[in-house]
Amino acid sequence: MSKCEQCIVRQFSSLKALNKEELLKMAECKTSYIIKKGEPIFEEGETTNGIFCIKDGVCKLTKLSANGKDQIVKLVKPGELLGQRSLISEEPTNLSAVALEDMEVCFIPKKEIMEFFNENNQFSMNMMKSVCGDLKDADDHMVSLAQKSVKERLAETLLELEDTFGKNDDGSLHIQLSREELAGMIGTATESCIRLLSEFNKIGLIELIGKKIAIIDRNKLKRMAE
Amino acid sequence: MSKCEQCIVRQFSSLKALNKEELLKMAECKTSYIIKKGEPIFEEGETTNGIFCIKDGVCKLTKLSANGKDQIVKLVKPGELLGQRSLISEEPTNLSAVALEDMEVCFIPKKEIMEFFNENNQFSMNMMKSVCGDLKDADDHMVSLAQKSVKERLAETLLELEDTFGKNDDGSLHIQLSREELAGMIGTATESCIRLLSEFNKIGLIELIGKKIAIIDRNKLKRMAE
DNA sequence: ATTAAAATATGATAATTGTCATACATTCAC
DNA sequence: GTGAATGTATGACAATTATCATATTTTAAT
Repeated sequence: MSKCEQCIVRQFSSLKALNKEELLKMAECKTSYIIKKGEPIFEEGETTNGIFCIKDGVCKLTKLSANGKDQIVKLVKPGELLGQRSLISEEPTNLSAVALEDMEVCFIPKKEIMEFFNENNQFSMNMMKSVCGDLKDADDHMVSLAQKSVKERLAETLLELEDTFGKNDDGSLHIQLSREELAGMIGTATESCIRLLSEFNKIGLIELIGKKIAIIDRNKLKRMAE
Repeated sequence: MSKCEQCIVRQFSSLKALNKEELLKMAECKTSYIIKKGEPIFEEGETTNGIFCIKDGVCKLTKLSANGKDQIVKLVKPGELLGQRSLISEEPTNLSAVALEDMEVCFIPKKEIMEFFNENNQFSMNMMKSVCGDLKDADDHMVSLAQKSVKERLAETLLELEDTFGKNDDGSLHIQLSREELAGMIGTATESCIRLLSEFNKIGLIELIGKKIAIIDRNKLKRMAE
């Protein structure tokens, strides 16, 4: 059983408040999983009874809308936690989590998390800050969806993706999303997304390298995002 | 100075976890305000250094978008708290709060709130649950904005407004929003909102009584919202 | 390697939504 | 009470976006 104490990613989440003793307790109760690209970690409506800590790989949080399309609400990366919202609310999850890459995650049962809440005030504060950060992001995202055009949202999203996940040697976005997934992030039809990517390509804002996307003119793209 | 102990609305918020002693402390440090309809409680970018408890009246939380329109992110009613997000994140507010009706609010300084966090675990848990509830609502709202048509969103919003704020004797929605504000909730142009209201009126879903709106056919409206 | 399936791309067209103009009604200040 | 300002309403039109059809390319399975 690997030791949480030596796990680097915990430094990036609320878990960084845990002391040696608590980390030992966590190491004993946790379960590690390998999730293959495309597989779910949990699905909308499930009761998870614990939280997941992402050690490696990125996943998408999606919600199925009435028209059958998956809306991507957030991308989650190594160091972040998953499932806090429903654990704290004591409700089934309102979102599905699906791996965009091969992933390594650890599951920590609800019982231990609740004990940390009760005994470690800094942990509680960290968790609260993290949820508040998500809420701020969600509010910003809402305004963008409500008030910006699809073109503006695409430009904005491409910039965010580069900022958050970086780029490969050839300049293309490191995070690999299908056109359908990208459309699901900006809230539009897949064809509209593809069409706008073509347009951005033609006017030299981006370059399409196969399915990959490279940002060429960051400043123009920024102006386009308003 | 009025006693928080006897204040009914605190029962509806995280504050219900506070004990007698803490309520006395709060009563001593709090400031009460009367806010007139249309006046702000705080504005985007301000640092509030505390939270507000709404005793009476409803307010809107808005965010100004790049195109100059105000997007309404949430309506907040008596019993709810205001400003927790930015207090916990230790950031300026990302939203403005403006009174939709004459309001009575109490301001509780950051210092005392932080002491409650440190000494009262149930209070922390309540606050966390409340923020998590907001996050779930925001996610739902996001999906609705991204995937539903303006018509569907209008239908959905009218139903929510009746459910949350009730109706007057004449059947009209109790909460008074201008067409511009309603448009700001569903994320559309004021004219589009007005046009759809007219259409809903013509086909007997709603009735327009001056500026007020009464829901006539709840079931059809529900089907329209999908 | 060959074929089927899935993803990407593009055109044509329709539906939705925004913008601008204008009219009418209501509210408010004086 | 009168006029200005604001809010509501509607038409005309343009822009945006979705949908359906159909290539083309890429990926996966056998």
